[in-house]
Amino acid sequence: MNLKELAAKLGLSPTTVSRALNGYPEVNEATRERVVSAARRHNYRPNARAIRLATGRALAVGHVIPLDTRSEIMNPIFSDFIAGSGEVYSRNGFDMLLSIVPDELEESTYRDLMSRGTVDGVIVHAPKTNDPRIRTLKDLGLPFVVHGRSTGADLDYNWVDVNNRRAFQRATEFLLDLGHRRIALVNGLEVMDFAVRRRIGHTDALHARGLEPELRLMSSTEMTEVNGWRAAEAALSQPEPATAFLCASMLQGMGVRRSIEGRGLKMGRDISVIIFDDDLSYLRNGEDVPIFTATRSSVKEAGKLAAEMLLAVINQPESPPQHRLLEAELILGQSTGPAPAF
Amino acid sequence: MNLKELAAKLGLSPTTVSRALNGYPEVNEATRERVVSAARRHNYRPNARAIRLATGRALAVGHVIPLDTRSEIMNPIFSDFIAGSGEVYSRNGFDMLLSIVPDELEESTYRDLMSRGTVDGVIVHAPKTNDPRIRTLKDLGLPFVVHGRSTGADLDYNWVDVNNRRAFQRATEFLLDLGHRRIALVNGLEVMDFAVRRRIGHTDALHARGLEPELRLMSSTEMTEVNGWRAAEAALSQPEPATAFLCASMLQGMGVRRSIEGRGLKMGRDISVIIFDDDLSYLRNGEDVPIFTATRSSVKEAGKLAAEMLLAVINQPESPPQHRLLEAELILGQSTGPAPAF
DNA sequence: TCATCTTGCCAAAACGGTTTTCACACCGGT
DNA sequence: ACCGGTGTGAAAACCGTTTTGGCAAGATGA
Repeated sequence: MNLKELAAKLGLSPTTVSRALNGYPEVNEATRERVVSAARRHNYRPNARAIRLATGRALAVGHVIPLDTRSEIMNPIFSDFIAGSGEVYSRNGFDMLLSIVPDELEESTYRDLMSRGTVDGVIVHAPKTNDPRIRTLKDLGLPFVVHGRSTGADLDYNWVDVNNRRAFQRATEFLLDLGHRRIALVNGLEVMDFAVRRRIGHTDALHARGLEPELRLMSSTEMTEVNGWRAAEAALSQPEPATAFLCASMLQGMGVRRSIEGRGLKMGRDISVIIFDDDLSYLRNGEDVPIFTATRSSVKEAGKLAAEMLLAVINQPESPPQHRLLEAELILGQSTGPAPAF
Repeated sequence: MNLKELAAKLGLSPTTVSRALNGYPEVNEATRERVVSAARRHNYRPNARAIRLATGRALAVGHVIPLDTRSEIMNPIFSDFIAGSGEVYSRNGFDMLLSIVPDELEESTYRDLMSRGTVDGVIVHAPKTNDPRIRTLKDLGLPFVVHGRSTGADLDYNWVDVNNRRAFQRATEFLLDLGHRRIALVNGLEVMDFAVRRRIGHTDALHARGLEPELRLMSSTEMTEVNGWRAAEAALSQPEPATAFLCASMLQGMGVRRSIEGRGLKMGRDISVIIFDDDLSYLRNGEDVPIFTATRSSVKEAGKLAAEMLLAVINQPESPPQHRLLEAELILGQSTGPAPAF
């Protein structure tokens, strides 16, 4: 059943039917009723392809997920992020398009999405420092929102981000207050912008107390359990081993815990651990009582906010760049305690 | 730059240009060259919206992810699955559309996708026993492939699945051979079809050795770390505690390990653990040496196969239903050993 | 009373491609 | 000279909407 057929059945022109259904004022209220009920009765759904062509809008937004071809690691936060944003899209009648592309094809993917008109805007995931995508997208004129920020980009752009620097600064201060002096940083890959910010927050806190960050206690890897374990093994087998760990993710934290317990030590008593908790739906940090002390910020919420921002930008392309900085909360779990006396 | 403009620039009709670019035979090879190079030079990309309308194809497939509104848990395997399928789509010029919808809206989502013509087919995720979606999709005539199977559906349909029954049967046999007699099953939610099959595999293996499955050692929950820990706590604090665990996922296995180590026991020596390993990119089971003994089957590979099957079905709608049953491999890790002597 | 607005509707033209139909030139064979 | 096939390209129809530009009838105002 298409518009023309429906119009014929009603003895009206397609124009009037279209207007009636889309709430235009120039149609008699009685007629509108008649049209709406007939549409419902015949189960009429306007063809999305035709609408898109006629209106020149894609009614869709793209999420381009870069896939590092070497590591092949999907960012595990990604599914929660789109769970948050997907809801916003469907509420607004937008489709969510996903492209998983190898790193090096990402720019051409944007160009393609733009010139073929498949999307009205995109979300940029996992920005690196000095990320070239921002420039590209600005030049293309494709509306976009970055999840995170990119240090070094001298342009202004839309973003939603967590205050990563502050979160790690606070976490470090917390450990220092507990008496820890040898704090290992188990960071994410520091090509990623968020990881750099986290390291800065950490070292800032150390400096503020007159301490020098120790390179031997810092690692920067992909945020997996195994890498967390490795980092902990390294930091714990030194002559002056770490007494506390600051981890960029729950998975790394779990790896650190494995290392601690594998040595017959007890997390929270012998060694303290703080993680950054993205509040992933399938990786909850305990239920009633948190397992890990953590700086927490929901990535699903970030997805929701980013999607809302993007839709706003699409509707108001000339509006000035928008920013949203979320603060992570510091929640107390069982994984931290006073530094053991020597 | 659109087709008409390009044609004008070349002094040709839009028809000829279209044909030249789409490889139709009735155009002079010299003309084609001229057209193709001009298209490249002017960076011409056909408008996807127009193509879709003209051809009546959506050039897109949908992945509808049901979101249980109570638990709000995203299935963690999902991101790897689409990493696999996404690659296939983009290689074939298809878009991947994601809808995250509350359980109860799922059917209407399919109806909508179909009647508005936004997709040419869909992948059905996380089938339950007797899943009503299969009937719905058959009736709608929308091509689909199920990731998994649905016991009880008397219709034939396209699916890609792992031999879950066999995997758990083999794992159980392996533990029995090691001398274990009290094996705890830490299963997924048994509304899910795959979980039922796994339980059957497990109990089949027990029966074959003349053993009765013990309900007190079986749990069926969402596959999270915390739930794994809980199940282990329960199974280990019984008067006759379990000596081995069979877990439906890596995360549950990690929870079980936490419980074991929290009791000062050692996994692999005191208590054996086997997991089902989906080979998730961000949850690798160790690197060189697997941490867990596991039945492994790559969910990313399954995504790839499902996508290929779906595209085939879309191109050949009248073909008979296709099936693909993958076998999980049993890999030996450090988490299993002979049952401790009493 | 006549010009001017509203109101409610319609026909036709977009949107940007594909596909079908048709015209024409050229060629070889009779 | 006629005919049929073939290679090449143009013109027109079509996909299913929205949008633009009328237009008749009735209401309003001077």
